[in-house]
Amino acid sequence: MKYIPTKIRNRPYTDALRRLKEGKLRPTKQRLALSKLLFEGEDRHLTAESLYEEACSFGIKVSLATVYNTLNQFTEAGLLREVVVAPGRSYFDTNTHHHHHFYCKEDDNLKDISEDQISLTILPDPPADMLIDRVSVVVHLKRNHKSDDDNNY
Amino acid sequence: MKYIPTKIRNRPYTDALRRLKEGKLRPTKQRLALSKLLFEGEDRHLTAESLYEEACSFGIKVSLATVYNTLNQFTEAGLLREVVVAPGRSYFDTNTHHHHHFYCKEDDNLKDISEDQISLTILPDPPADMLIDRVSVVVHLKRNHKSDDDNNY
DNA sequence: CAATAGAATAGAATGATTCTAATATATATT
DNA sequence: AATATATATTAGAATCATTCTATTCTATTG
Repeated sequence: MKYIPTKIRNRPYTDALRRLKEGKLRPTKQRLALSKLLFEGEDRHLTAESLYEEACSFGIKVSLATVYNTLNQFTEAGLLREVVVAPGRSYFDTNTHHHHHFYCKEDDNLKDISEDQISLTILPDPPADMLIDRVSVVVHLKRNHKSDDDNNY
Repeated sequence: MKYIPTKIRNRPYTDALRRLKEGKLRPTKQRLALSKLLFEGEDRHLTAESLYEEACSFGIKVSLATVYNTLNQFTEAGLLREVVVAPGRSYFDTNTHHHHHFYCKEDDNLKDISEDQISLTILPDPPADMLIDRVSVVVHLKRNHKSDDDNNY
């Protein structure tokens, strides 16, 4: 079982509530519960489906549609960031700081790369009347099947 | 109407055929026709649906499933590159050279950035037993609604 | 030119996500 | 505190992109 510091255990909804207020979202039972799952503990990468299952397993009464709504609203409000790595694989990232990702398709695994570990210079100006919103760097990985290759020679 | 050089007009399938051979794919009627649409002329970004519609409008008898198959096979064979920019928006890019993209969600528009216009240094090593396959940089743009904002002040 | 391996096809199936219309709940108003 | 209202939640239907399936067709091989 995961260790949760006393401080957090004793005021279980203050942080979740603060975030909802931050996003001007009504603190409903479902949003509070999902917010708690999302933001309590370490940064996470999750899909709507995975959060839905997690919520169910904790006995939270919520529908998949509400999980989708909530994730989209949280993203809209800047509480989450959406990461698109492969077709039909959309993740929500609780780390909203500017950062990047390693992604391995084979094991469908995402890993953060902090901003200061990538240096990036973009020379071309954005097209007229456009501003740069954000820059997403995805470093696609493949397994190093060293032995397989070696055995062919 | 688009100008097509005489050279290409006169030998319409030589290039398409060459590419199919390159990918060890049988030169069927559909593949040849799609290859022609894809690679004749400038570099393009397209979806399965858009290529399907284009083919239909040219009177090419092909099914959507075959367009999907063909795009996937071409990508597999290295004749195309898949670009993922937003959930449920997967593009195929006829430019297979290493390069990056501007993407504007509002008008769902992709624009190339050539490799030499972005300088990138990735400090962290990939996780153990992993190699870097490729690095995808997407510069997300938003419209600069300058006048709208100004009018509020 | 017949045999066969591979490809194309229509339509069904899937999977992720969004929509709909009914019901329930949170906040504002009295 | 009771009521009004605006907003959320819900189950299930609908949608969209994509893949699968089983059949028919076609390019290559002998």
